[in-house]
Amino acid sequence: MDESEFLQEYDPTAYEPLSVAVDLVLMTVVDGAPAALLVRRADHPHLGRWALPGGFVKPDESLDDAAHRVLATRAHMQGAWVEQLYSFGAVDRDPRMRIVSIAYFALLPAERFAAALTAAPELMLATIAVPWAGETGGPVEARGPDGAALPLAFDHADILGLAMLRLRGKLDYSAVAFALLPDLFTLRALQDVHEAILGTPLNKPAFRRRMLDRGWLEPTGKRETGASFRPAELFRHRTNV
Amino acid sequence: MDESEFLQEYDPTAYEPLSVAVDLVLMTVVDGAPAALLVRRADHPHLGRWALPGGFVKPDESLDDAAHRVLATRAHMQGAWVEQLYSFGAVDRDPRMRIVSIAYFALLPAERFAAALTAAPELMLATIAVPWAGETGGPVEARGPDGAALPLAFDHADILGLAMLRLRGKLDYSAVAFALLPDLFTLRALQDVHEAILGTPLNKPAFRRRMLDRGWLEPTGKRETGASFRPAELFRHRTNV
DNA sequence: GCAAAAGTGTTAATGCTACACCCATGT
DNA sequence: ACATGGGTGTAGCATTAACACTTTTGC
Repeated sequence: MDESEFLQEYDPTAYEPLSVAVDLVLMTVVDGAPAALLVRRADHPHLGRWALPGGFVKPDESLDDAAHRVLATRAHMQGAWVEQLYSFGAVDRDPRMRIVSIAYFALLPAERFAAALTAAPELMLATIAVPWAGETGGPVEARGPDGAALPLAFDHADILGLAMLRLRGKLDYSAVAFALLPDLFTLRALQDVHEAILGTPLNKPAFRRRMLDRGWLEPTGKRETGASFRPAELFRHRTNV
Repeated sequence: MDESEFLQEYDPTAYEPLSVAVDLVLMTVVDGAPAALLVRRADHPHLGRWALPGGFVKPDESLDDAAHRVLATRAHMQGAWVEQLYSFGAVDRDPRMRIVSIAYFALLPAERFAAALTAAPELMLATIAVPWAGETGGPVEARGPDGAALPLAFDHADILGLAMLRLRGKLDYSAVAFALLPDLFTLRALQDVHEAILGTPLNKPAFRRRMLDRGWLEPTGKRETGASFRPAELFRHRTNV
């Protein structure tokens, strides 16, 4: 029996299939605090609770494709930095049936959320409160604009917590911070993003020099407008390194 | 309709399910080089090629449970450091059908492979050759004991490559190196593991002090035996920090 | 005593922190 | 002129890299 004969006789149903979904941790930084996009559940289970935008993976699309589809159709956004985070597969994580969920995070600057939030009333941009420090990790809390805690659906508090931990870890050596900023940004804005994600204040001159020495920033010569004080220089992220 | 009524009427087949598997990158360090356990495929597709030990996830077991089951039944080992690596979900990664694979890595000291290798003739401990440097990543090559390149099945060269990249990244700030060593080990053995994974020589006094200052090592007062020169002190990994 | 590898001390370089200060802009 | 935040210089501290050196064992 050669390979093509084998494939013709092969019976895929011999192995019990599972449902596979992707969940998107779509994050940004607003007013010095990390935030994530949540969807109010309109159905059972966990009706009324807040969930990450997600969807089932179709047989003819890759995991990455599914993540981008969810970004476009559920979150009404595009052009995000998308990166796989972790896969969650506890047997009872969904009461309906067995679902394995591949969590992705997607990063965008805060301005990009405005259109989606007005277009889709079930969406909300929730502030993320991190109750742990350092490397420990664990679930986080989501808060509405009034500061009230939002009840989260399924294991999504854990997924959000892992996303925050990973974001903190990658901040120093990867370009994730730039995905949370517009094309042109000031060093102060970059520092604000770092401080929001790390949850600690940073020393201004040290941060400045570290960023400039790294060679990832391209000075544009342009300056910000509208400030009632000395306008800061605008930088761009240099992608070709 | 309340939640329990909803769940009774819910039809899981409304969403097309996929096959979900785990693949294990079971690694160690032998003679100063990284190595991984491979299985010679006895069936189509990719008959005769070398694959990572893997298996389908059952409906009543978590992803982590499946990884441990594969470790015991396919690799004939146990007690490894097991950690999720990444999920691979390209549509055509398996010619039989759509399979989403959750890759795990599992780490064990080299001595622990001997029994499994004699018990299961389809297994082989292959040396991993890393053709890239630094942060770039990419597929790696597997070589048999004679140095000949082994043809790898599916996308397993990519999975192995990602495992090497992740291992390099985690070496400095996590305890993965100790998972590759027996309970008692010398500082030289620890340095050999680091050098094998990083692929670069390290400065001896600097490495020594860095490790000791970190506080993760517990001196035992015992010394290695059988050396024809000054015996080195044996250390233990301190787990309670 | 000799070879081989363990283990230590000293110095130089580097990077980071903290603080003080100057600069440019709008009101 | 002044308030405000942008931007820079310098000194001190801690961490790391490099080299030379001493110590301990088996043969």
